[in-house]
Amino acid sequence: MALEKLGTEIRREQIVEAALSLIAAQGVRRLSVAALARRVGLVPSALYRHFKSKQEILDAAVQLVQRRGLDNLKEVCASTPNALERLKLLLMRVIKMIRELQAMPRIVFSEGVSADHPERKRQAYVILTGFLSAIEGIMREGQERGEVRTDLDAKTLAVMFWGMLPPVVILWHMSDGAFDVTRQAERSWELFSEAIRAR
Amino acid sequence: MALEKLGTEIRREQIVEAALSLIAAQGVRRLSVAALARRVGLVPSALYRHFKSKQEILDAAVQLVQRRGLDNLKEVCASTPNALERLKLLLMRVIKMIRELQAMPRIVFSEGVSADHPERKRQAYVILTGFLSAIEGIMREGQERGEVRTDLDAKTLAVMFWGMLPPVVILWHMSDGAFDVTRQAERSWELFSEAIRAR
DNA sequence: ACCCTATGTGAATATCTATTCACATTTTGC
DNA sequence: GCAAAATGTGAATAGATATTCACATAGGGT
Repeated sequence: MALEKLGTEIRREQIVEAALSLIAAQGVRRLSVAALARRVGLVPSALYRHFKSKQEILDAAVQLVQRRGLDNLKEVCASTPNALERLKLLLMRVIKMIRELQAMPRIVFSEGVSADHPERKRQAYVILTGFLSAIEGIMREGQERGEVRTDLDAKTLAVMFWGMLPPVVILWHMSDGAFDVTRQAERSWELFSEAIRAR
Repeated sequence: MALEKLGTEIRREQIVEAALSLIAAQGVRRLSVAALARRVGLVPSALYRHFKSKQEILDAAVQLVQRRGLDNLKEVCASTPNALERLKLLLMRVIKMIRELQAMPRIVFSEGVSADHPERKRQAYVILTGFLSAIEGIMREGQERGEVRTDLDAKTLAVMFWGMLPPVVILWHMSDGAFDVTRQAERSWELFSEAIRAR
């Protein structure tokens, strides 16, 4: 018996937060409606009052993570016009986010969320390429402003910038948080920024 | 009814190859004993004559992938003493492997295989860090031979080298093979090698 | 206060999956 | 050739999971 009845807005939030929390602890694969309900303090069937299906819950969790990612991007671009500064800030923001919102890496890398359904996969691809386009935009601006080398392909650079994250994320997870993501990110950034800085 | 009875060695091979094939097509999560059996041309219960459990089949598949990865590493180190040459060869080898053995990226990134079981996760970590150590070793040799800058941390470089792969892999998968992994890998390598080459 | 809607419950259901088990058949070794 | 072992089958089982459904209750609006 739930302690009280709550409106659907509040419950939906609780459910999504519970999902993120459980995903962080156990991964997407082991996320069950039963565990979710327990976490929120309801019975499993109650969740269907607020979401049509388990997949809808997952979708909502993905969107939340995505929104936070985009927020980071916006804040970073608003804080400085310098391309390299932006990129560094963004990198550090994302690293921070990985540490705090631990479900994020699991969601991003999980095939349970997107990769086994054509439409969702396409959507995820659109989101990812959108992110890469934004990075690419920063690179181009940097090139126009004389901050970034112009003899390098901005798109390639965007992908490489992104490439600083997965190894860090994976090692962090596999080592149960023992791997020093911040240091690795900083060092990677140093080398990368030195390599792409205009001369 | 199977066309013929085959010894366990042959069947085991067939089953593991079937696993890799299905994982490539559908991912680890959707790999079922029933689909595996169908693929091999047996009934599901027959698989238990050759493997104790589904997890054992998965473990065997992981080991196969791993072995091929190590083979690549050995061959590369045997083919040239030059560190940067080795690394480039290795990168291209892995890219080739990704294209041919499509199950590999799915296995590597899947939490269905390792991340939700402490012992397996640790094992995967040991394997991964072993791979990174080998790369690190190549970097150090390169530094000793005057091929690679000595002012950079070999460990960091190893992780960054590895970082060239995941974005490529992910984009390749999400775009259903449309993303040009080879070109991205080559460009990444050019920038990376230029950045770390001794001056 | 009353009625309707929103929310929660508990039981049932359907589906899927991995695995066991008893029987059948083929293969191997003596 | 015979017996034992290896391999394959089909039915059954157990477990887990997502979801539906009918009933109950709380909350909000009139």
